[in-house]
Amino acid sequence: MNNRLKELRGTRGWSQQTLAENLDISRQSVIAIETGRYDPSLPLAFRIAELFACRIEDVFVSPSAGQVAG
Amino acid sequence: MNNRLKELRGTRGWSQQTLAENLDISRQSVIAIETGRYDPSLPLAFRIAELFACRIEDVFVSPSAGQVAG
DNA sequence: TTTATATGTAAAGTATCCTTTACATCTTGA
DNA sequence: TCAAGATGTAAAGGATACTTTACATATAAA
Repeated sequence: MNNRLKELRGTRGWSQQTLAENLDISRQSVIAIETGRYDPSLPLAFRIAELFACRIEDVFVSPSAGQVAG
Repeated sequence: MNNRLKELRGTRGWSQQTLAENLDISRQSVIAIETGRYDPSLPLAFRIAELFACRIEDVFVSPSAGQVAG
């Protein structure tokens, strides 16, 4: 699932380490999510959205989003 | 994490089995999520929100939602 | 009573998420 | 050159999500 985590982190000028501390997760988890190795759990997705004061749908993009028939 | 899955399912008049088939998961997963035994993965949370044509935040309620200081 | 539908618990196994540790590369600056 | 910060890969282990199967209870209908 695509996401804008790296972009959002950039707007704050945060390193991966700083973001990890703000989310109370490891730096490896930040890397894994940013590089698309895996998706966060739902509770973590909520913490991420809350941290950046936006909706989950504004951070993560469902594979089926925006699809049209055909 | 609290959720309104059972309530939303009720508005459609669907059994757990029918919901499971619509989400392409097992009935046990539906039960586990409805009864709060565990949270869905983020991709499944997206599928649930899409099925009911609403936002993830309209189905699942973050533990920290609506909290005020004190 | 028997049958069918709906809901729930339990347990065992697989898949995914997340952590810790270690190591590699690149950039910046003393 | 050397040190430090930022980003990335890899691997092993623990935690959580999800599946399958089996069994229990309740309700409704023949």
